[in-house]
Amino acid sequence: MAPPRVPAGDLSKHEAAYRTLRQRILEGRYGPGYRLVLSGLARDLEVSPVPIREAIRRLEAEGLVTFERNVGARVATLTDDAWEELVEMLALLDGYAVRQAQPMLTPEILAEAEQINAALRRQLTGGIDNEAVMALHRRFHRLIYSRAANTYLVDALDQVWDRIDASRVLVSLYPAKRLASAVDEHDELLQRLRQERVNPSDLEQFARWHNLNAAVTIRNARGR
Amino acid sequence: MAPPRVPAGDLSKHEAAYRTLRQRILEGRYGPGYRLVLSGLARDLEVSPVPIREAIRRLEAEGLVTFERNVGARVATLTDDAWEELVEMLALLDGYAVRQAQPMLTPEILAEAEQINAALRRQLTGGIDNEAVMALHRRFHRLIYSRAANTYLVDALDQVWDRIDASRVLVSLYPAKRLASAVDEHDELLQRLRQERVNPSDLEQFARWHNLNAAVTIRNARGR
DNA sequence: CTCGAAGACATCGTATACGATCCGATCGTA
DNA sequence: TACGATCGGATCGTATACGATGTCTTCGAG
Repeated sequence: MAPPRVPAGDLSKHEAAYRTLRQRILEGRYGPGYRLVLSGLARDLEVSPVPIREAIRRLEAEGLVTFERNVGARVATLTDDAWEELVEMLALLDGYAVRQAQPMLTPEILAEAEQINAALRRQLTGGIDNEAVMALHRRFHRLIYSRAANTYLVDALDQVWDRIDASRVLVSLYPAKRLASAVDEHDELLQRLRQERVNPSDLEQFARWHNLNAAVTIRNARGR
Repeated sequence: MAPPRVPAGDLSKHEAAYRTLRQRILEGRYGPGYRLVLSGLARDLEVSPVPIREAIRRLEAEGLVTFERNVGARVATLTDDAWEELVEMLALLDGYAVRQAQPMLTPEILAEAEQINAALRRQLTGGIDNEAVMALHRRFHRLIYSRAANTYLVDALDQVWDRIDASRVLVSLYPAKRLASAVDEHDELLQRLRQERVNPSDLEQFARWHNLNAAVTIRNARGR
């Protein structure tokens, strides 16, 4: 009997490096601007610099890392304007995804979404843990948009969320007041999603508007 | 006096390889499924396999190339469904981009767009050169959407168009009847864009609808 | 003290080498 | 003939080596 083609944990080294680096960036261990020195990472991950370079190239193509010739790689840093543009993309994509996902949503999914939103609401009374809020918020949205049929759309949304996570902006800037509104808007979204005969275009517009609200709030929080 | 930092034509080898390969894919010299053998390309481009690998990784991250471990790289092939999903993305992104670009469009830009559309219309009477039609069609749309303020949006549109070009689907399947409709729709789009007080939401919907028409037509041309 | 040049160091960029893996052809056996 | 094992070539995956480039520090002149 032949052994399994890929014994589960056996990834190529560049693939493993890619996943490790990506994870470290997303969880904030490597924050924006952090310098990714090839030889250092190679030592750290116990591989040669070659697969590290490949991993970095992929991260670069995904926008999580910037690279300067003969200088090196850094975790991407977003200007305020760039951050707003990304959120605008999120709003555009998520709006359409919600519209497309709506017929696919089962009562179970909606119930789970309600659970997540309830956990978010609990953060309002207890102290707010921004990391937890961001994770819950992302989970809430992904639960819905991931049901959209268009796989490119879902992938694009995942990627945009990754970049927003990597920027660490929301983690530091999400104000309690916005969270309160967001939780209410989530409830309204769920309510609309439960209706059979909801107007798809209205639904898309509402979801888009909800996402854009975050951008507006952060812009104000930054003081214009 | 120090020499210029980057003497114009002096790209790193992986960058040069990336551009060369990308171009060859987009112009159809390497069609869908074409096998990209690292050592062969290295010989061809007169570099070592290492920078070729980096170039391929970037192309892979952009979706132009698929890669299989220990097997190698191929130019990406789109299933019919995947192709339709990509066009749907195009419609979503382009619709919003047109809406955002509208206030930035000068009479000069609109005149140029009209020129391009006139060239498209000429293809209807003379024999149709599909390569030329595709290039003109893309130029027409890019002229408009590239004025959108959101750079991520513009980049995403460029990328989706690249993938569609690389798939060579439109080149072989664009029927004359659809071209006639498309040219008319372009005219209507330009007419709407010229109005100062056009409703942004209507504009977006119209542009989205126009792009989706292509998908519907091709689906029918393929015989469901 | 300030400025600029020169050198040392850190790091990147690519070539080369070689082991690992896969695929297809060959050969033997039922 | 049909099937499966074995072998060989093609190709990938990664380590190592070293030259090229950029950056920082030091040192000397003004």
